[in-house]
Amino acid sequence: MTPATRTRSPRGQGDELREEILDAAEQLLIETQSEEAVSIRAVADRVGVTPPSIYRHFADKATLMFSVCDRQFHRLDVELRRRLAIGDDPVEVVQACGLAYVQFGLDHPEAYRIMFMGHSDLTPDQYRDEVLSDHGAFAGLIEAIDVVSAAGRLKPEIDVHTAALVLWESVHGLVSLRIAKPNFPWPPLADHVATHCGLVAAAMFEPV
Amino acid sequence: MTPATRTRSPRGQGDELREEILDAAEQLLIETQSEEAVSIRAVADRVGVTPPSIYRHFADKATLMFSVCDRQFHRLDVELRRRLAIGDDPVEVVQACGLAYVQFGLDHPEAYRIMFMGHSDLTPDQYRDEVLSDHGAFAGLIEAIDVVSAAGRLKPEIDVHTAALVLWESVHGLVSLRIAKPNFPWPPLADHVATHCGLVAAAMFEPV
DNA sequence: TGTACATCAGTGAACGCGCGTTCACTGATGTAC
DNA sequence: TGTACATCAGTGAACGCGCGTTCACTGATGTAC
Repeated sequence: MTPATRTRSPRGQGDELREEILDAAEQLLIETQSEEAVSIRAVADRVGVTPPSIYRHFADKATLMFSVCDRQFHRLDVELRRRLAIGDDPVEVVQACGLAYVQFGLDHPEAYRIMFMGHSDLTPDQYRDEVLSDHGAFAGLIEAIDVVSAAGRLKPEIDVHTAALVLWESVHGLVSLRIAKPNFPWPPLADHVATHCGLVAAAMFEPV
Repeated sequence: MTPATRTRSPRGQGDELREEILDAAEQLLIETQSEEAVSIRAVADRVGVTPPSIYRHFADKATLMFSVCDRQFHRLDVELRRRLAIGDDPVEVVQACGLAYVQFGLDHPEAYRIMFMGHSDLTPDQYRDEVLSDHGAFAGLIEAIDVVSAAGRLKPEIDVHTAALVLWESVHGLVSLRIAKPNFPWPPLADHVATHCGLVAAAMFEPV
């Protein structure tokens, strides 16, 4: 939308521009694959607005960036919960979640970088590390393992929290390395995830 | 060393300054915990020299940064090979290597970030992703698994390369998340690594 | 032994850049009387 | 119904910043004759 066609929002509806800003920033992030390329100016340009008007909707750049990622991660959350609901073999559910998680990371590498590979001290307060354990994708993971546990398929010597942690770390390792080192000779994605998750699952879940 | 006390290197010995630059950059990286804080100017200041003189020794900033990291990773390589040489129970050796790797990452978080968590397209040619598979820490890891395999302790359905990949990804996940999310409620380090590696090892190694 | 010279490590000054953010403002909108 | 007014979304211009890098140079060192 160009400056000419943009109409200024009436009083109560500043949220419209807010959404457009989020859309533009997300688009730029996807196009450029670079957090640094998504400057306040670039976003403003894309929306068809001047830079200062961004500040009416976001406190600062970090808040904007995290809001963009937050929105994307909500979509991951939805994806994961869809897979949880299938509820076939719980171990297969975990595998399916692992694949969805990896796929999400590779589809949104910059968002994934910002959320899980960036500097913690640049994170706005509402996205502090501590919050991770209670909300979002990690909470979904705990639920998934809970289901496995309830079905009596978690090895008795392993508690749910530990299992969730190991799974998260392990899958995060896979996806973050594939993001950071795209030219490394990786196996084909599906094989890679299946082997990786299969191995880890074998260590903590009981076979049927 | 201040500009006043620095004496200019005689003809053949430009390497002296080169080392000082590497030292200063490494120091700054450790002190500031921030790659961005290590600017060419900051390094030059620390050494007691003007910015342009850095360029007599390093092609550009990226090359300087990777040279710093390279030096640090050689030390990790040494550490890992020391543990390989112990050669007790090969599974224990792998665990010891895992711990050393994690410890290294936490001790040199910025170097670890640059080498394994940064943008691949900012990497100078001599550190391309492809090279990783043949050299350095990953090669050491393959050797460690080779020893396990030679001792007949690798599960028959798992090949050495796959095992190395899963282990690397998995341990990288642990260390990179602890670097990126220092305020997450992590378990104590030693427990964390032992549990994590124990689980993964259980999946791919035969018990005694 | 003395002098002219080539070498080259390091300098000083500047280049052009794009960034996040602030500030006083404008002017269309909706409201109160 | 008409007018004066308050609101507040968005503007224009500028702030100060530090960055990587380039360029023509200086001047101490070692060498050749």
